[in-house]
Amino acid sequence: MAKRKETSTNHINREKISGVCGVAHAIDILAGRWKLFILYKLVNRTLRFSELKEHIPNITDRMLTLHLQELEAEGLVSRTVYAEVPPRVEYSLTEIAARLIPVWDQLNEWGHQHRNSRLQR
Amino acid sequence: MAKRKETSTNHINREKISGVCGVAHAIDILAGRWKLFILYKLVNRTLRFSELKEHIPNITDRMLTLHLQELEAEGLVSRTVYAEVPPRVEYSLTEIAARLIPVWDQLNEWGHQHRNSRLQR
DNA sequence: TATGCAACACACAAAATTGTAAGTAATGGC
DNA sequence: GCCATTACTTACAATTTTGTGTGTTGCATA
Repeated sequence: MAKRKETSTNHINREKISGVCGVAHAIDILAGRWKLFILYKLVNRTLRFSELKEHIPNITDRMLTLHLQELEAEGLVSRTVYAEVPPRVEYSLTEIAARLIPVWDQLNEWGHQHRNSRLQR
Repeated sequence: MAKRKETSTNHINREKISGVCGVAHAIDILAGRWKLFILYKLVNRTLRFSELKEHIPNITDRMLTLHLQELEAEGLVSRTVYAEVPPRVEYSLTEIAARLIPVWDQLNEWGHQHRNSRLQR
């Protein structure tokens, strides 16, 4: 999550695969532990750092910060800083992140189907 | 990938999140480095271990084995062993994995859109 | 002057994933 | 007997992700 070693085989494989396949690329940038949770909370509303923290049980400052930074770097979340003390920073979805929402619905249904199918064993 | 420590905070958070959210669950089981590649290669056909290896550049025996085992454990891939020597093992998609395909198409398009939008910076 | 707040940063540790480099088993052909 | 073949396994190392705990900043209020 922090810095990645750009010469590692791992990194090279990652780039090569998600450079070719859109699905792999999408999953790659959505796969952090808390990322979907964060994005989901931001659907249709803007929240500040502390509000996200309240909405997401068990997340720590550090994890929220890291994931928000990556989401911002990937252009999925926009960050607005207000020059106040104590600081106020607001996060919201970008346009391209919002375009994910209809896909989510289907993936969500598939996920539930899959989970249910496993419970029957 | 090997064994996970079931008492770790990480593991508990994973379970809690993907137990509630279908998307998180889906992404969780699809997020291995080579998983999508493997699944993609199996669409509409059955392949044996060595064929998969040929189709997927740079993958190692170990990675292919591990990912196939997880995919099988998640019910996305079915494994058929033929009692021959040298061994022959064939892999194919399960019905629930096949249900992913239409979702892939959309996620794929989103992934490409997102990647292109990044290139313009 | 001391304290609290919000949104981080930093150092470090633990856990999980990925990669590398060896084996291994059973059998048919030489 | 010796070797080649296929689908793995094992031991280990490197990398990446996640978690824990503490420190920082600048201003307002007590």
